Amino acid sequence: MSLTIEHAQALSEGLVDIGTAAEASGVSIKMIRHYETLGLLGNVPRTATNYRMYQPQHLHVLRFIARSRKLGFSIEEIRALLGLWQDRQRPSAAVKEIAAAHIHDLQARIAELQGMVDTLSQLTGCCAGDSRPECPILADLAGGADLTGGDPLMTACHT
Amino acid sequence: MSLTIEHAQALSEGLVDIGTAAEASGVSIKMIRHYETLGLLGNVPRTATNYRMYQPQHLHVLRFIARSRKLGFSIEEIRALLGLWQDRQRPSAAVKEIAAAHIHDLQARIAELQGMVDTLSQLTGCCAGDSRPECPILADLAGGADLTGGDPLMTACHT
DNA sequence: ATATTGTCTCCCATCATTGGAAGGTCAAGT
DNA sequence: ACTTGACCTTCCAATGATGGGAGACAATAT
Repeated sequence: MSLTIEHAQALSEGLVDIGTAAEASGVSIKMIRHYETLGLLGNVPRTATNYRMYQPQHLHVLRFIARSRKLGFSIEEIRALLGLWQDRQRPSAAVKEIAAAHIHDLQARIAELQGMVDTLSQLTGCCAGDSRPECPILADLAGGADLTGGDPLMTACHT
Repeated sequence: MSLTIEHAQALSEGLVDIGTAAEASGVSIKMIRHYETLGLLGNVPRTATNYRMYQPQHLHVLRFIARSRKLGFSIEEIRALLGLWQDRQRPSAAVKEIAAAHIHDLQARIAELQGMVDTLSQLTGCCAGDSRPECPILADLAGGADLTGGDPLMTACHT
């Protein structure tokens, strides 16, 4: 394909080095190299002196990764999405399926966290939060294994 | 305090081995040993043959940890809560402060995840999800740079 | 006596990201 | 020529909680 070229020549041809790529994509230099080792960037050209030189296409991939990470996709999901992105024949259903599964995961995590918030909110609502030692929060944590029947909090808290 | 004893003798004195402790507390054997190395269990007695033997007090702590973990507290938060739990003079305000800070963290994480869900839901709502290649999800991830040469107008979705 | 659990310690893997250090090479400005 | 800064590689570490496995020893049941 393309032979190795010199640094200045590559710059004049629109390629950028890793520092510029990091700045342009919002991905740190460390992570750019990391993603390359994960095979997400394909072949990255090098100069004769072994400098990585990035084409606009690589910057697009880096921005794609950054955006996907912000949406919580895992690396393996991103790998799949990148494959679909670069496949002009892909059915949009394949992409939608990944996204739907991810939404499902996210909602499960939200529900789990929300359950924690609900329980803790009840407990803190029942805790005087003063200098006295009585504390329904600790009472709940200490009695956690005995929560077989009812919530001891509800019997102890009459707010 | 107590010298090392034999296994059978310890059992007859009400101490239990790690397997029984795991079953009784809901904490895995692996994690029981891990929590011990983190200093959350204090001194755990050993038999002459180096078996860990747990007293009822240790089981209480393990249940406390298990319950706290279910509520999303970190190990360091649990360490603090355990300290307060075992301090009869603690002010409940100290406990409530930890719980309130934790609720704040949980809500921040929920908001972050919910933002992802909102964005992704909008995108999947715009995605036909059929055999055609046009996909607003990929178009968004690509940030308007579509390697497939697709029509940028396909990103438009007016739901 | 033996077979089967149970337990011991120690090491490694996850997941994504970041950091540092060591030991070089290279590009650009003075 | 020289300095400075950017880049190269490889290795190691840590996050946080959890799990898996190896190899050795102990307890129990047959």
